[in-house]
Amino acid sequence: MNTLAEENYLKSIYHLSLNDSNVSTNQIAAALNTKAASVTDMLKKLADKELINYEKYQGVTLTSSGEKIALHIIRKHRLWEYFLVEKLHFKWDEVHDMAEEMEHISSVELIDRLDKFMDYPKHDPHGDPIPDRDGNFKKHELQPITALRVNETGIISGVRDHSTAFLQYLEKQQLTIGKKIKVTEIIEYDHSMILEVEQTKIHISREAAKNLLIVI
Amino acid sequence: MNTLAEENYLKSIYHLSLNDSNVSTNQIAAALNTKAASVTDMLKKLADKELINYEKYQGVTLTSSGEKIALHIIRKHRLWEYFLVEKLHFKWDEVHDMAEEMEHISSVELIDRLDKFMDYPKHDPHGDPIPDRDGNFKKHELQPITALRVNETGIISGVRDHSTAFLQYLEKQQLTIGKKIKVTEIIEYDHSMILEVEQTKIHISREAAKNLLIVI
DNA sequence: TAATAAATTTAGACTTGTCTAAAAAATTAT
DNA sequence: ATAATTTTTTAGACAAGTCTAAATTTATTA
Ligand SMILES: [Mn+2]
Ligand SMILES: [Mn+2]
Ligand SMILES: [Mn+2]
Ligand SMILES: [Mn+2]
Repeated sequence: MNTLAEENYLKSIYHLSLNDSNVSTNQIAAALNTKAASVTDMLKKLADKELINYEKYQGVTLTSSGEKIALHIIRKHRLWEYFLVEKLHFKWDEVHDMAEEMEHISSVELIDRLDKFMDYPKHDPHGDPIPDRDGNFKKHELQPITALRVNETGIISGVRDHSTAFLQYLEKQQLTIGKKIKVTEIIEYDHSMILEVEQTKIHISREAAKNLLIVI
Repeated sequence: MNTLAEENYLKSIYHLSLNDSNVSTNQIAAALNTKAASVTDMLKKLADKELINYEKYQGVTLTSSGEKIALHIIRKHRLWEYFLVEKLHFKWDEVHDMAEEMEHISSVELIDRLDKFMDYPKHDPHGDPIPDRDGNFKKHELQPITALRVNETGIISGVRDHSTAFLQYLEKQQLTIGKKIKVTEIIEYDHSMILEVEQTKIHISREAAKNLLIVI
């Protein structure tokens, strides 16, 4: 169907599109750890296949068939991550690299049965939504906890930074998906926050706070 | 580590070695659906990596590190097949192609946890033994049912032909792994056999009988 | 054993995906 | 508005894996 490289490009373009509707060559190169010249080559191939809209120097957007493929890869990635955590008991910071490989397993029937086997989970271990077989998912509105004021509460529902370091840090602080938090103090000086989670107070930097997402 | 192509070559060489200790270029080409010239190119690469013993025109054998890799791929293939049948309820004739892709997922930790999750199965859905993490497995002595005489019994434990057509045929006849069979008659004329399986009589050709394996 | 056939290797080419270096276009700063 | 900088594309090269056609080696047959 599509090559592994093509799938990775489409997925990256999709993720980058969430921030900037038009995605640049350099952004893709940075995301895929490759060089701009290589990206240009691939963009031509993807444009020939009508998976992206591409005009020289103008950046790219996904076509609807390109987006459909990207969402299917993301569906597979997130379902496998869920499997690894819920069935094989990996930690949430250990599963991403394995899922990067598993997302390219091609069988649609396999992924639909995996979905059923796990009872149709709606979110992956990092709180990201899992598209259904038609590519649909409900994007719940997440906000960084920096949006909260003192005494306001929220439920941890996602992360903006998926790095191992950040995920491990959060786990050690008990700041995991589903926990209810309350802001008890915001330090004027550096905008760091003191949170209350299950009766304990936790002090986190503004940097961390920006990457921890909640629903109110 | 090793490329997908290298892994497929090593696996093929391993399987072919079970019949002829020395494996020829043409045998590999036939097994991998490729051309002899391509095989020669790859054999040089594998020999450089000391995964095979290769001398021009003389055929190849696996080195012990080549065999170790091959057995690890086979372990992954068979564990994923078991997963697909036991957990996702695919039929035994549907899983091979999916496992051909999944066997290349690299994480050792993943496959060890999958093994544990399924409670360390010893055989895949086709009766083939699953090597443990060190590559060890017990090869039970299987015989084609043509080795049986009238009134002798055996337990179906494997197949020599893994084709979809044969697997589907066997399933339709209830001739599945674990069933106890008794030979009630051998037809002189064409050496076809009449078997008794769970009180029903089944007539199978010599061709089929040669590919159906039992333990006595 | 010499001729013929079969198996294997070599030579040269092609595709995919990548790279570096240089050229061209677009953006930003003066 | 021109110059300097950044971004993007082009040109040419390379590695992996494959192919066809031709050459070479090995095996078979007469
Ligand atoms: Mn991930
Ligand atoms: Mn995730
Ligand atoms: Mn198989
Ligand atoms: Mn099998």
